[in-house]
Amino acid sequence: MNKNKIYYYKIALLKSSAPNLTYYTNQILTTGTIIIVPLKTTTKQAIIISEVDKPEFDTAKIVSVSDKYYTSTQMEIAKFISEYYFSSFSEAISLFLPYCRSGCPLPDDNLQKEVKVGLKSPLPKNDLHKELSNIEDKNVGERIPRPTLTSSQQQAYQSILKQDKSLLFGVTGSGKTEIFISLMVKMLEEGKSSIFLMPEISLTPQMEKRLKVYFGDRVAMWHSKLTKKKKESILKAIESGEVRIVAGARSALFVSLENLGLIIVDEEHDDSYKAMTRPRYHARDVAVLMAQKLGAKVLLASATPSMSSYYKYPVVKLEKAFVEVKKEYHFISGDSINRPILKALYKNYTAKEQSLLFLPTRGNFKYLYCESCGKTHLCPYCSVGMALHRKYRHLKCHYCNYTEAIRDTCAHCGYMPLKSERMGTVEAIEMITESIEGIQVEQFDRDSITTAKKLREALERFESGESHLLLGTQMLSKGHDYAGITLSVIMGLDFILGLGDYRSRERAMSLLFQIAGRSGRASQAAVFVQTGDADFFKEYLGDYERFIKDELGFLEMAKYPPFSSLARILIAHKDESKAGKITLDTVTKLKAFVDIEIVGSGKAPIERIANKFRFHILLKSKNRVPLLKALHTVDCREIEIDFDPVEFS
DNA sequence: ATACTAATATCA
DNA sequence: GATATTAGTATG
Repeated sequence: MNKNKIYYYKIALLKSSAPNLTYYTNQILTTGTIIIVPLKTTTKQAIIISEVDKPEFDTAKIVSVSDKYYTSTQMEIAKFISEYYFSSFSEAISLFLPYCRSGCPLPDDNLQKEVKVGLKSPLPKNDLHKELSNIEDKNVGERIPRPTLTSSQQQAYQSILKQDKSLLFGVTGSGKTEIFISLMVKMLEEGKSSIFLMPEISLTPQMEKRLKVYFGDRVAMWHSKLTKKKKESILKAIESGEVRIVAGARSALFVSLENLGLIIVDEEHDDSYKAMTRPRYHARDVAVLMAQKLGAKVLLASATPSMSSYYKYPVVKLEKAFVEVKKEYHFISGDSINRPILKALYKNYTAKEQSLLFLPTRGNFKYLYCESCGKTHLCPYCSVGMALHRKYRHLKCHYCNYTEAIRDTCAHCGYMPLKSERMGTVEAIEMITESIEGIQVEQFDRDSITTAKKLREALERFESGESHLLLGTQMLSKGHDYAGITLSVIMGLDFILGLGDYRSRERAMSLLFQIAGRSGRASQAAVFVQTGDADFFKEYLGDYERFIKDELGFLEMAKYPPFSSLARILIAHKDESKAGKITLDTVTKLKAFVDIEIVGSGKAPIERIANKFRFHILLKSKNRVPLLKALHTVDCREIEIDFDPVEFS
């Protein structure tokens, strides 16, 4: 090799939003290799993208080359994420950051390419495989108790094995977990690893226990609250091949496991799979893509599948293993903790039974809705709920800025509409403890359950019977099994319906099914549903699939996803007029694209966050390509693009 | 007029 | 992301 030859490489900085830069070195480097480069006065980690010709400008020399690298598949996925979710390549590849492999830069998928080039690996693939099979020899014999499956579970298991992608549709208690475990056991037997995603790993100690029973040290739980040291030890165990299954939240998807055979996305309908910061990727959708690229199987699962997954993937239905006790549903009106709720809670408390109360997190904005029929007052041009601005005494559509005076009667039934009072968990607990003497309430929300320890303590108090009522927000709907609960109270569904975006019905209905499912094991259970639109919910009780079918019909008619592509642009600026101007300019620019539809634009429902005024633009197109193309032309500096948005506030 | 702070641009 | 640069603001 000519020592004096200089090579130029285009690189992407890690943990940075900077564009790709060019550096030189006298070594031949492969794509994906992690290097250290000087930047301004410091040095940074970066990744080799490609070799380039000598550029016009002066370049700096690469400081050092590490033995860490990203595989070409990881780079491909990062490229997709950066283009589809509008982030820099740097930000996208950084998702993989703590998990990048070390050792020879010879990923499986690069093998042929690199052998052709003539690079020799310090660790031949054969040795690696030998090493892996040694580990299997050691462990497989000792454990792989395997769950016994009922005939319907067995049937579902077989169908999932037959296809690359499946959606497992089964209610709480139908035995989805046994199927997951059986599949992961099968993968281990074939020498393959698995990733198991849950919406919030820190909230599911039950799942951890069950996985440990079957997999012991071969499964690692991964979530953002792990300490740095713990993370490092897990990564080491992954690298050594000891850990073959990683169970975790969104970020666990970016763990680099050798020979990945299966990705499971449990509770796939859950919106927390969508990242709220850049890159704003959807872990479920990226999981499907990743599995496809790696030739792995992907399994989505839920008791309340999302409309899009039901529409897109083959559905495997799992009937409940035991006969479900009929739940007694009571529909009550109102929008606060009123007499019927207190009465039901009191009755259950004095009967020495345990209850659950769900309260949605209410935003800083209110919508006008009718207490009598539960309908939200909609914008005549956008089919979205119009927000109430009490200060200005008017109603406003957040998509198109249409404004009108506050109405004093409901447009649907003529009833006098009511404005909702703000109600949070703390206020609710105060009210209940004042009214029911001796009742111990467990606050179950983000504010009080901040650590795994606090969660455990709260659950222990509840399980021991020390506390009588679990009161909280969304957290209650996620994956827990509360065996003793005989009364569930669900409030605020009207608020969720009233958000008025295209998915509010889906969210409200799945929430009702999820919360009601928490009391599934009880011998007898009552569910109190507070809504002004009881007819809507009544129609689908006990049959979520029928709801999906009807809702898909509606979405097809209204041309919303999965029958179109949707994107949202968010503009935030401390100067309100500047924010408005950027919004207008962007809309004007986008109007030139005839194959996309501007659904609406204007102030965001939450007008101001962190002293910045917020505007948004909602865009739609029949296929995703024209929308992506159009959005790639807009200047990304002062705006944020959210593709496939799930949040509209 | 000067000294500080906050927003902004750029990095090879 | 960190930093050099510029714009913006307070201070005497």
